[in-house]
Amino acid sequence: MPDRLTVGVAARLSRYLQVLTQAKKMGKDRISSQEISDYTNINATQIRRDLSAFGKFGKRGVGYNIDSLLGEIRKILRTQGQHNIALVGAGRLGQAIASSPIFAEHGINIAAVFDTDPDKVGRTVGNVPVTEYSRLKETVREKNIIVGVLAVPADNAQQAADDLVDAGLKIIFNYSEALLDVPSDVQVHTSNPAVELLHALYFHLT
Amino acid sequence: MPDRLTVGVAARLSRYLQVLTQAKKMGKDRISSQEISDYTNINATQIRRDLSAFGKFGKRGVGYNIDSLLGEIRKILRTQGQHNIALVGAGRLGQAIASSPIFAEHGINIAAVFDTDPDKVGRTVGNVPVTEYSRLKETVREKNIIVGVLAVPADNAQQAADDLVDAGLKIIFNYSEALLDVPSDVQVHTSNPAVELLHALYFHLT
DNA sequence: TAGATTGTTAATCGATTAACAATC
DNA sequence: TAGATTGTTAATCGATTAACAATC
Repeated sequence: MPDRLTVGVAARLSRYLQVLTQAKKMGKDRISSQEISDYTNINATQIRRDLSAFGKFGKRGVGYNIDSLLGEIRKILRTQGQHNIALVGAGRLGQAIASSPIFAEHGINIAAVFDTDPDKVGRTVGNVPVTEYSRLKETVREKNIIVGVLAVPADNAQQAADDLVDAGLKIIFNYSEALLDVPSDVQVHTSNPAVELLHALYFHLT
Repeated sequence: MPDRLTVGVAARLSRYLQVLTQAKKMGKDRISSQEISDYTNINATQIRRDLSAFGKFGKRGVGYNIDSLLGEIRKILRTQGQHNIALVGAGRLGQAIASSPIFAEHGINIAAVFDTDPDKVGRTVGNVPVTEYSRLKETVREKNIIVGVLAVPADNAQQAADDLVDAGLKIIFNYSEALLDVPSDVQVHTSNPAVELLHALYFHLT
């Protein structure tokens, strides 16, 4: 068992977790490496290899038990607890993110939603009341928030990122198209549907 | 110059395209491999290596001219033309996607938006009128649409995917958390903020 | 000229894949 | 037993990185 996962392994294990979670919701009890491969486009041998580095979780001729594999991967990724995140921006995108069950399914709790628009403050999005943006810093501390998700227009993204950094957050998810300048100890993950699309198109066109 | 790009190279070139597009919007003329690296977390040597496989686009001591590099990468990825995509689902997420400038910036045109809700049909989201879902197949043909984007609840995602496949589409972007079963010649790209978050958290917690 | 940054080489490491014995 | 699928080996390929001469 490796001491610390490589970036690639951690990324793949997270994807297995998502497939297992959904497969369980669909009522399945067990799954083969080939089935996981079909959903993730990760080679089946690679999947078995990734898993067998941590133990013998499968049964030959049968596959993997979904519940037990979920538990094992959560143990490896240490994501068994609850994690609090903050959402900045209660517009359409923010509302869509807050309403999605996908975070809750993985133990991620949207603990606060911020917006500068006074009309939105006090309303709830996805069961969370919108907090005045000016209270960001204190709320992040009070609620033990460790990740900030930016769902604001590109023009406001850098300012919001600066404020999240000022509040002490080290992980920012950026759903705007803006490029963000942050200190080197802060990780920015930018979600970019257009980029993925261009990349998919290349293989379609050639 | 390679005949056909590997998946990795095409993915990275798409990301450079995004950074260059945004840097240009910020008023920059030129950029160094180190700056691109800061925004993408892709190693600077790797970036220079990727680019130099296709020509000598940079100037030593200076960096890369953004306009000319944009043109070169578009040529390599063959994404200079306009591409039409269809959006299924005119709810909050669909509206957020349709309103984002990110697709237009890369020559991707949302040519049609579909929804089953009669109240939404005829309204516009992001300048595109919502079309009755039952007209999906004929519209896909008429408008020469090659990519389908699913912004529907998980419970409807498989049905919508089946209908997109039936209409002849070979690339589907899935913004729901559902797992989709499709024929093997259809590519599904699932966007998964929670998965990325779990993966980012691992490195934060260890 | 001095400083910066590219283009390129060489070495290493991780990902990918085929193949197959083990075994459920 | 027959069929299926894991766990593992071995070979190959691409990604990563450091280093540095070339040159703007």
